Amino acid sequence: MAREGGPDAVVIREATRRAGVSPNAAYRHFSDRQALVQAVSNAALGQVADRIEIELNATDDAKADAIARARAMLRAVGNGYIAFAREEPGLFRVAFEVPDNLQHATDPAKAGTSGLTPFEQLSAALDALAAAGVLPPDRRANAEFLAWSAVHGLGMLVIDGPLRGLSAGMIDGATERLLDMVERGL
Amino acid sequence: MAREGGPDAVVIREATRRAGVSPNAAYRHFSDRQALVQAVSNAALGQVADRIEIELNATDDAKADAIARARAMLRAVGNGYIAFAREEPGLFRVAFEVPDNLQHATDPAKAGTSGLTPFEQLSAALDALAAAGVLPPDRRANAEFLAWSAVHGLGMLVIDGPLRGLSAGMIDGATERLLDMVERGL
DNA sequence: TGTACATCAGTGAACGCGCGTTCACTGATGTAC
DNA sequence: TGTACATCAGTGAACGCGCGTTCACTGATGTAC
Repeated sequence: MAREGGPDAVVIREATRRAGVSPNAAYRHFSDRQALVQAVSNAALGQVADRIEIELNATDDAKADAIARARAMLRAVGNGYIAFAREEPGLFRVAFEVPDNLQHATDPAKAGTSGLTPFEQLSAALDALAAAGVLPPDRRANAEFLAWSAVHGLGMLVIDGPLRGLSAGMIDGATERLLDMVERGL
Repeated sequence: MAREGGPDAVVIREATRRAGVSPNAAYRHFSDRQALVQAVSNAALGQVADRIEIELNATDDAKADAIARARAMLRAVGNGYIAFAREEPGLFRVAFEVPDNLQHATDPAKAGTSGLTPFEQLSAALDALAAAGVLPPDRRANAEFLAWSAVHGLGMLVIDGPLRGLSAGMIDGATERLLDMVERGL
């Protein structure tokens, strides 16, 4: 349901219907609707992390120096994030439009197989850039917010907002250039 | 209603209730609910443009060269956009989460007093940067999408998403640094 | 200047829908003694 | 090995809510002749 319609589509009655069970049975498992949505949101966040991990694993660590590796990490995180938004817009919205501030894994469902949440994956990439010496400490601080804003904005504009009409090729191009901008700008 | 609750809160029955009129009277003015929401969305977009104009007018044109003026324009657009998101989160969401792709002013309601929509204000700032020679033509193309993504993402994360908890001071700081990143990165 | 008529913003009642949530209850399964 | 009891996922019926939308109709206002 989240996949098909985003946060608003996650409703108790339809959920129980699909589970082949009476509506009130849901209250054995979730205290109210909000609790259900939160659980779905956490699971969606975990899927974002998994998608990012695919990109991270696809980067070719072996033959590059620390700087190139760190740059590739950051790009992988951004590409995975945008890819997820495009592939699963409903889940993407559920992951990020639900009132649960903590981006760290209080609930293990929020993390990918590596045990990191998307926010932590981004932090790790920025740490790598800092460790490699390309990102000075004063710019490293809270750099998550900046990189995150960029990819989140593109994702939102493209799946839900005024850039909905853009062709896949245009979005690919915009993604590359956006990541260039972030890399250069940070 | 949009101000208080975003797109979902724009409903016919409540609108007619506030207008002191019976529910079906709305159909004299809007063909259906979607048409009402669209009209509200257009009006909200015009308000965004007005808010950006405030920032643009506050920039001090006189004593700067063309490059500094163009840079100030771009920052003003970004600052106005983020300011509006923070001041009117409900209207902000209505402005950008409603299915009307065209960001140009087919409906004059979408523009500010200058006659430009927010998208066109951004384009004008980027044109100024290009004209001043700081933004090479190949980077100018579609640069709207990149700058827009950055500020849109920060706005969304801060009003609706996981960065909701950030203090005003933190958001101020993130905004400045985000605009730095965009300026440098573009 | 007066009159027939169109226009148009509104009324009042009703429809069906899907939702969240509560109530009292059941029937299978596990568990302590 | 058998029995009393707790646990727990489910049922079935019902509630009230707010919504979008349609129907036939009204009463004031403008307008052509």
